[in-house]
Amino acid sequence: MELRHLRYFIAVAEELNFSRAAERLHVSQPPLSRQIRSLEAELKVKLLDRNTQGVRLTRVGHAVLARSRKLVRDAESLRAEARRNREYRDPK
Amino acid sequence: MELRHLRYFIAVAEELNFSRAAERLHVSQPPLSRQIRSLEAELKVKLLDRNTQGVRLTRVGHAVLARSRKLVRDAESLRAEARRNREYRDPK
DNA sequence: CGGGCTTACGGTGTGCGTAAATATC
DNA sequence: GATATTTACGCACACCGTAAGCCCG
Repeated sequence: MELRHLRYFIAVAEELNFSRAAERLHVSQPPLSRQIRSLEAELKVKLLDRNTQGVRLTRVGHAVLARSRKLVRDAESLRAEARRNREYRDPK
Repeated sequence: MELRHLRYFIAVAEELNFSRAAERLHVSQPPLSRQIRSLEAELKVKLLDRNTQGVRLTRVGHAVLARSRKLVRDAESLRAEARRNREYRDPK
């Protein structure tokens, strides 16, 4: 599992539509679809219901979505803080 | 930035030695060294002091280490919870 | 010289894109 | 038949491992 999987999943969960999520991520649908499936496979959980006319989150999907958002936010925050401290290079 | 970068960094930070960290991760030193460098490049921060006789964390390195540990723990926790809820498949 | 990190250099796996297939309306 | 996701297929990039290079004791 990598952050990429979570970023992709969040996009689909928010758009509830693979096509729009793919646009937003600047990738095409097939890779997006595969990454979601691979995430579901690793977690051994179905995250989305691909029923007719649109996509819906499963119950577990909702829980994973919340945690994914937090993780990705925290990753952003890590990056931001690291860069913010750029000037504090060890004074040797 | 992916979780792999953080996992690698944590291993080096804990071992303070690329060789031992590589063993522990079941990869060889060169890939490990490159991933750390690429993380430093992305964050625009030096995380480690590779001075003679061993590796030391920079000040920023310590901060990033703490956040990395939390992130990786949270990722583990996400995976664990998802699997735990495996049985709660949507009752349709 | 010896231990340990980095650079060089190929090989391979994994993600990506285009195109075809499938499904539901 | 139109829209939307998935499968097929080939390619390219990025990670990996082996081997050579450096650096500091």
